[in-house]
Amino acid sequence: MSPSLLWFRRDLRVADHPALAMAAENGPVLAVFVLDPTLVSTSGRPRASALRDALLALDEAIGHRLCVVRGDPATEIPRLAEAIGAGTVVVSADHGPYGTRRDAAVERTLAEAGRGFVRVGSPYAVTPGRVLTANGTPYKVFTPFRRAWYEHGWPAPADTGSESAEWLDPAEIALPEHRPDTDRPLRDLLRSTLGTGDSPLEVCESAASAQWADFLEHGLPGYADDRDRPDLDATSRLGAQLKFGTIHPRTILADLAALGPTTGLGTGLAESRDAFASELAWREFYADVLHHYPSTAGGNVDVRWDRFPWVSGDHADEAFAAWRDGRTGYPIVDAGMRQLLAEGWMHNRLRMVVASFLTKDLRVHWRRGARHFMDHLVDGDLASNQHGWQWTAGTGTDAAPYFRVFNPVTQGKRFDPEGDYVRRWVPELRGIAGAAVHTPREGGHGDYPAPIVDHAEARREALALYDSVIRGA
DNA sequence: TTTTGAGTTGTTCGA
DNA sequence: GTCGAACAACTCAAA
Repeated sequence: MSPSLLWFRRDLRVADHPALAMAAENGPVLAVFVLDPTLVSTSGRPRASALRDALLALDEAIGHRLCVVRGDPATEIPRLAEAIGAGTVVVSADHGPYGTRRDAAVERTLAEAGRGFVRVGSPYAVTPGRVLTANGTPYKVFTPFRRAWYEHGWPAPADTGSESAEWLDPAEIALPEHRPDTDRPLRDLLRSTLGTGDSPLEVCESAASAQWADFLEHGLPGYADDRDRPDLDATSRLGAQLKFGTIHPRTILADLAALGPTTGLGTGLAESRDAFASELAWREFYADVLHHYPSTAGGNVDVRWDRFPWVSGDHADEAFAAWRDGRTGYPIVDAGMRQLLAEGWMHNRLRMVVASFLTKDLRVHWRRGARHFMDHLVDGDLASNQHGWQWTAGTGTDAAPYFRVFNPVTQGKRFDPEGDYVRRWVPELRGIAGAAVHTPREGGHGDYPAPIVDHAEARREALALYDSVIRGA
């Protein structure tokens, strides 16, 4: 049997891996990861560090047989395939705009040499493009998508393709006879390409499994009640693991289903299970939207917004810098932005609050905020990030009603009721007890910077401008 | 084809 | 302090 080449991308695990199973079934396998300069340069330090560690862990998990090369995949993959005489290159499908183009180019080059390119599985429970309305058109509204997505269903982890799909023993994967030598130790290559900094989160298959098991036992029961509370540790933080594929959403959904029928669960747990599954559905929805409309990675879903008067010039630069550095004068916004810079992560509630503030209060283009998030989030995912921003900005799927403008003070008081979260990230406010921390100047703490905009006034202006966009004025 | 129901995550105002 | 109504009109999805 001729060897095949397994090209890892966003599927850095061994368990429940249909592409790996298929490759291994057909003979010797060379496992490859390509450090693509185009992707590395847009990754941001936290994700680069996480990728480095995930690759080291994957290499160890497959008996130090991972072949990592640096370069353009359109050159490197065909070159390696030729070096080992691979008949086929196997991948988990990628549906992003860049990945789709890249894979098409690789597939063409391979075909010219008579080699196959096979896509098996994807990083989603339901492959983007599979869930369609009765008319055969993509969904543009989340709720109907979620219903159809549930009804579509997904394979259980155990039947993802073949007998050997589950818990494949990496030691049993044969290597091709002429395995290309890598020119230097993997750790050095990864550190020189992806940096030496600490990753904000341990991203690898074993950490992902442990993290999910821990959340399932301890976090899920309170999820419905506490998930919006940034002062508590009430979310799963699995985003980064899903982004790199160190755990597959199918695995998570199977464990949720295994909790049993809703009637057997307490109402709290049943509600929490639905809420958590919904978050996965959002991830799949946005991947589906991006798959169907690749231009929305940078352009407005609702093109009427193309004429919205975002601010520009020095004024925009100053407003953006104040937002980015966490000195807007609104404690909950400043706390969130500082957490992002310090931790490479921000609570989802605050992602909405700060995104609303940048786009509605400061009227800076959502794309600029989205870029900043991608530069700093360890879990930064193009589809979820760009569409989450568009949702908040009002330019996206199911455009926000014009009246939905987050009030940063109200949001702070509601979701950080004791003020603990603000004090954790804004040390200069630690002298203020309780929820008063959300309105420092009311308590005579005049040393905290004044709000850079008056929210009530900014809200009125944003609503008026929204009106002009919708009416085409 | 037409009709109908609904749309993650909010805020403000007035009773 | 709490609660319900108002905030518009449109698009989407399904019957």
